[in-house]
Amino acid sequence: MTLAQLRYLIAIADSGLNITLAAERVHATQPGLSKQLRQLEDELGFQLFVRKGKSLDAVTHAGEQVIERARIILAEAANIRSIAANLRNEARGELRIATTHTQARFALPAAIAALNARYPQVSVHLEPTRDADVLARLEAGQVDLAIISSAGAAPSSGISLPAYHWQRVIVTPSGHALAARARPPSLTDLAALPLVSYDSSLRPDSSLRRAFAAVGLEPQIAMTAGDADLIKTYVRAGMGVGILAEMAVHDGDADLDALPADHLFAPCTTWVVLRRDSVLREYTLAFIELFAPHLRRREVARVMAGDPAGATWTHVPQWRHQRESSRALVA
Amino acid sequence: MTLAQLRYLIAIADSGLNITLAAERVHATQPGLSKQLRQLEDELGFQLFVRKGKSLDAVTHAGEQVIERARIILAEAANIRSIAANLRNEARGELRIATTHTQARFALPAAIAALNARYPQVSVHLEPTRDADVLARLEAGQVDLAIISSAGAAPSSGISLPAYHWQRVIVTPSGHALAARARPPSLTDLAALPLVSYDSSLRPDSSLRRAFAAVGLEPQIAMTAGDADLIKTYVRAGMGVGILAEMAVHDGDADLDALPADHLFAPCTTWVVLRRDSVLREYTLAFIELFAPHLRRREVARVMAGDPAGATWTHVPQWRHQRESSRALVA
DNA sequence: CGCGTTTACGTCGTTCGTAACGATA
DNA sequence: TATCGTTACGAACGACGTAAACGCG
Repeated sequence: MTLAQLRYLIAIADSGLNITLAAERVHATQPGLSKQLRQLEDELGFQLFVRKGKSLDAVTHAGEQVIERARIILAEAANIRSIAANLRNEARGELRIATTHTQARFALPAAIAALNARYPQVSVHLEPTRDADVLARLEAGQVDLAIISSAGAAPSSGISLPAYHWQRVIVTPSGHALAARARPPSLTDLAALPLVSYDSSLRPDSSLRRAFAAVGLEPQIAMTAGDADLIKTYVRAGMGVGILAEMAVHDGDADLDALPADHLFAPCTTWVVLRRDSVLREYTLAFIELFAPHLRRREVARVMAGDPAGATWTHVPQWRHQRESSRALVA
Repeated sequence: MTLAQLRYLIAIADSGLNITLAAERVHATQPGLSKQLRQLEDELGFQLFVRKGKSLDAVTHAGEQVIERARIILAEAANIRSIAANLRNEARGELRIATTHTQARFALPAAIAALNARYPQVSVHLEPTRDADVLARLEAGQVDLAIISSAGAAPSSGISLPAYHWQRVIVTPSGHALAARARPPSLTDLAALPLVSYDSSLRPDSSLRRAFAAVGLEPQIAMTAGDADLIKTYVRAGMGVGILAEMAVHDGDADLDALPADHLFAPCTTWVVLRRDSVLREYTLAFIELFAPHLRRREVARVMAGDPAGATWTHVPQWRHQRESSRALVA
C-alpha cells in the first residue's frame, strides 16, 4: 500500500469508475493506474471494485470502507503539506470552492478579486455544484471549502461559519400590478400568481413551501431554475413572479421591480463550511476574511484548532452591509 | 512523502529520538531511516527535529503537528489492513494491550488463555505501562486496546466499555487484631494504622485519599508499590495494613486475612478503552467478549461503527460473577 | 470500429543494505 | 573509546510510459 495507490483509488472512485479519466486527472497513464489498482487489490486480498467484463462496474462493500479510510489518509497528507507550505510562507497554491450559482455569481466575485490581488499566485477553482452535492464534495476532500445557504440552522457536517444573513425578494416585470399597490404583497396575493423560483423550492420541505403551508396555502410554481439569471429572464418574459435571493438583484435590473419579502419568508444565512480537522492554507483564511470580514483569521484558526467553545460569531452582518465593508477591503 | 517515511518518523519519535533504536524496531537499517528522514524534511522544507551536533535533540513545533497527522495516517492505513485481514478471515496477527499490573496479573490471564486457545496464531503483547501513560499509548497507536480502572466516570479519551465493577479489600497478616474484631473496620480504625497501597494513592485526588478526606481524616501511607504482589509481600512482612483491589487476593493467600472494604471506599470500574475510528480485528472483538462476556461483539462493533446511542451496558457484572462466566467460556 | 482495459516490455529512478567515515560525550 | 549519525557505493527492485492486443457495445 502506497500513498500513490490510494490517490489513484480515490481518483478512480471520483471519476465514475473510469480509469482513463482518472489517469488524466492525476497526470499519469491509464495502464499505470490499472496496474497499481490491481497491486493494491492483490495486497489487500480482495476486490475493491466489481468487474463486468473488463470494465469497473461498481464499488465493493469493502471497497467503500477502504475508500473512506483512504480519503482520510490523503486529507491528512494534504494537511501535512499545508503545514509545510504555510511555514515557508508559500504564496502559491490553489483554492477549490464548492458553491451554488447564486453565491458564485453575486456574492463571491468581490472576495475572489480581492484574493487574487493579494495572492496572484493562487488559482481559484469555483466548482459548480448542485445544492445537494456541495457538502458531499467537501466531505470527500474534493474542495477546500464550501459556501452554502440555509433558511435555518447551520449544516450538520463540517465546521460552519456564518458569513451573512439575507432575505428573499419578489421580482416582477417593471410596472406589474403587484408593485403598483400601496401595501406590500401578502402570501395570499402570491399564491394567486404563477411563481418562478429556484429548483430547490420544489422540495416539499423547502422554506418557500413551508412559508405557504404555515398559513394553509399552496404556491403555484410555474417553473424553476438553478440559476438566478434564468429566473430573471423568465420573469421578464412574463412567465410569472420571481422569488429569489436579494443578492441576485442589482443595478442592472432596471427593467424589473424588486419588492422586499422579509415579512413573508424566513431570513436565510450563507455559511462558509470547512472540513473538520483540515489545515487551512494562509490564503484560505485570508479569503474567508475578505468574504466575511467578521470571520477574522485568528478566530477561525482557533475554531479549526479544535477550541470547542470558539468564537460564537454574534454579529453576523446583513447582506448589504457586508458588501460595503468587503468593497472597502478591495480598495 | 511516503508511508514508509511517515512510519520511520513515528518510530523515531517513539524511540526517544534515537534513530538506531527506531531502525531496529521497524526492522530496517539506521542509514536508511536517517536518509529517509532527511528526504522528508527536504520535501517539506523545514526541520522536523532540532539537531544538536549530529544527534536529534528535540521535536520542532511544526514537527509535533506533522507527527500528530502522521499518526492518523498510519492508524488509518492499519485500519485498511484490518478490514482486509478480517475479510479473508485471517486468524493470524497480534494484539497489543496496554494495562496496569493488577489487570495483567489477576484479571487478564483467563481471557488471554481463552483467546490463545481459539486463535493460536495471534500473539498477544501485554505492554507494561504506568497508570498515567496507558491512555497516551492508546492514543499514539502503540497498542490496540487499553484496560484501565477508575473510581468514577469513564476515561475521557477514546471509547470506553465497562468490563466489571470491583471493590477494595483490606489485607492483614492472618490473625491481625483488625480481623479479630466483631464489627467491620471503620475509616477511623484505618487512619490509626500504617497503610500499604498502590503508588497511585499518593496522588492528592486519589479515591483512597478522598475517602479519608471526606470524613476529615488523613491516612498514614507507610509505603506504596505499583504492584499488588509487592504490596502483599510487605503486608506479610508487617509493614502495615494493605488496601488493594479484590482481584489481587486469591486462594493462594491463606496466610493473609482479607476484609471487604466496600462500606469504606467508592466502587471501581475496569474499562476496556478503544481508539476512536479504529477498525478492530475479529479476534480483538473475541478477546473483549472473552474478557467481559456482556460486551458482545455485535454491540461493540456497532458502537465502533459510530452508532451514537450504541449500547448503554446497563448490566455490568461485579468482579466475582465475571470470573465464573469467563471460566465457563474457557471450558 | 471506437472506447476502455489489460498485457508486455524496456528504461529509469529510488530504495535499501553494506561498509567506511565523522563527530560527540 | 564507545555510541550514534552521515556519507558513499553497488545491487535489486519497482514504478512508469510506450506500444500492442483484447473485449465489448
